[in-house]
Order: sequence, then structure tokens, then C-alpha cells
Amino acid sequence: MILARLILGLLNLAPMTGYDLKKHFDSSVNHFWHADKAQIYRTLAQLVRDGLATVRTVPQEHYPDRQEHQITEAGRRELEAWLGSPLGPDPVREPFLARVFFAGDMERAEVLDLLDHRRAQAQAQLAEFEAMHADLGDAAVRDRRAYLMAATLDGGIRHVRAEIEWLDSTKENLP
Amino acid sequence: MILARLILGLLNLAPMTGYDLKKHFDSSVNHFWHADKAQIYRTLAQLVRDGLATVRTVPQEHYPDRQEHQITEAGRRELEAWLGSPLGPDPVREPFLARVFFAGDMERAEVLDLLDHRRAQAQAQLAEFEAMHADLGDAAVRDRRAYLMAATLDGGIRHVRAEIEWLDSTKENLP
DNA sequence: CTGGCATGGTTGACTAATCGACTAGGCGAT
DNA sequence: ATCGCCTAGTCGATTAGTCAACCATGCCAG
Repeated sequence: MILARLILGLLNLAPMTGYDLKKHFDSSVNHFWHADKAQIYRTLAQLVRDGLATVRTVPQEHYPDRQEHQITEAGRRELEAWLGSPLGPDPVREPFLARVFFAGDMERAEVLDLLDHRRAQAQAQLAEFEAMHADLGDAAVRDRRAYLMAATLDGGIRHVRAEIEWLDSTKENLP
Repeated sequence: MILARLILGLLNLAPMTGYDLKKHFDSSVNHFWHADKAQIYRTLAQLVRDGLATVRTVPQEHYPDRQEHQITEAGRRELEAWLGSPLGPDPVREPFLARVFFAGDMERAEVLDLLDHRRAQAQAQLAEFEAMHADLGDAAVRDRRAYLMAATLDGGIRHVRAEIEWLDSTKENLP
């Protein structure tokens, strides 16, 4: 599964708890992946079972203990293997395009409404991504790791922009 | 589930067998959704259980019988309800961006290789989509249903083009 | 002093999706 | 004659993902 790899990737940057991981999935990683917290904890347990990560309990004052997970050597090898493996075709899944595809029975006004709603959503997401991008320092110009992370965000932005342009053009010519 | 809706949408265009549906998913619908055949058959059975579709067996010469599924009135209402329902945020899932995000440990040449491979894939997909688009008649200018179906393909095309531009820009500035 | 929020984690039930094998007849090509 | 492909559909096993509840503690605001 891909989630196991993403978690390994994050653990490779720093040891983390499931809670930390969830926060990453909800922020820095959320423009290309989403993960449910139950699934994160279960995948983490599986990584430990498979020897790709280890846990140690770190007590804290005033807070619950942290179950800190660290990537192992085997885990690093797994990660490398994934990064170097051949690209499979990733299955497309665009629920919104699906709606549009089947919207032929709707009134013209309803279709316009649908497209407008989507546009508002996309615009909001664009603003969010652009704000995140602005927060990125200038390390991303020299350091390859930072550059690639920033690049994925840029990919998300271009992606959303393309969608907005498509929405506008689709509205304009709608018969 | 979304698949049930997509199947209803297709059945709304014409009565079909699971086999027919699978072919649609592998051709006209493949730019926004993919479905496994086992899942199609199971979902079809579920639609019948729920009264959203009916089956009748149509014998054929030289070929196995067709289990032809037709949408019911209740099915049409379901479909309409879906089309009119509020847009949820659809969870992003971009395995390729995920790889790039974690590719910081790779050599520069390896990263370039990864991006080039993806570019070749995207280019191939673009050619495929453009060929499909060229096959669409001119009905799509006047008829709303045809227009919207063509629009989703156009969306796919813009999407892939944006990805190619992103890949080029990412390669160009890679430190 | 109470309620909400953050930390940190677990469980059960369920739905969705994938993979591979299996059945079975007909067709055309080698 | 046999091999592979097309039509058409079914089944079992497994993985992935979602939803909602539940546990416990501590902090701060009202």
C-alpha cells in the first residue's frame, strides 16, 4: 500500500507518533494525499510488525506518553525500493468530472450552478495552497529535498488553476 | 458509493450488461474513473436488490445470454438526487506527487529520470485523450448532454497538459 | 467549576476496491 | 486439432479506507 510508504517517508524525516503523522497528513501532505487517523495507527502497527519501524515510549510531563516511531534500516531500504520502482499508471478518480459527465438531464441553470459551486471550491483551495507556498522559505531553491517538496505544492496549484480555467471555458460555451 | 451512481448514469443512457459497463469504464469513462469488473457485477447486483435497476435475460445466438440491466424510476430519482446533492470536498490522491515529495534522497539524475518517465506517460495519455476528442462529432456544440461529456474529456486533457508543463518547469529548475 | 479544546491513542463495524482464479461456449488462425 | 481471444459472468480472499465511538489527561477561558 502506498500509505505505508508515505508514512515511511515521513518517519525518514523525523521520528514521529501517529498523532504527529496525522497532523502532517492534514497540512503539509494534504495537497496530494489524505489519510484517516485509524488507518494511520493501524499502518504504523503493521510497519512495526514488519520490522520497518520501531516504537519507543517517551513519557512527557502534562501530556500523554508519546509512542514515537522510528524508521529502521529495512524501512529505509523499502522506501528507496519504492522510489526507484517503475511507475505504474495511477488510476484516475475524479468525482466531479463524473457528475458533469452525467449532468445532461439537468436544466442549463442547474448546470451553471454546479460549475459555479465547484469554482468557488477550487478558488478556496487555490488560496490555501498559495498561502502555503508563500510560507515556504527560499531554501527550496538550493536544497533538493526542499525544492521537491515545494514542487509538489506547485503541482497542486497548477492543477487547481487548470481546473478553474476549464470551468470558465465550460461555462462560457455551455449550450 | 460513487460507483453505483456512475452505473446508474450509464444505465440511464441505455440498458446494459456488466460486460458492456466494463467496456464503457475502459473507454469512454476511463478519463475520470476506473472500475474493477468484479466490483461492477457486485454493484449491479446491489442495485437490483435496492430496486434501482432490474435485470432481464436476453438469449443470444452463438454467445452467452445477456443479463441486461435497466434503470428503474427509483433509480432515475436516485441519479437526480445525486446530481443535485451538495458538492463534498473530494479527497486528493496523487501517488506521483507523493513520490516526488519524498525523492529528496535520490541523486539528481535519478530524479530527472523519474520526471522524464512520468512525462512520457503523460504524453501518451494526452495523445490518447486527444484522439478520443477528435472522434467526437459536432453534436457536442448544440446538445447539452454531448457537450458535457465532451467537456469532461476536455477537462482530462487540460489536466494532463498542466502536468506536463509542471514537469518541464520542475525539471528545469531542479537543483 | 465547567466546558471545550489539544494531546495521544484504540477499537469495532462496515464499505469499497483489488486480484486472481474459474466456468463455458464460439470464433478464427496456424 | 489446438491455442488464444471474445463474449459473459461468478466467487473467494485480501487490502484499503471510512466512520464513529471511546479512553485518559491537562490546559485555558468564561
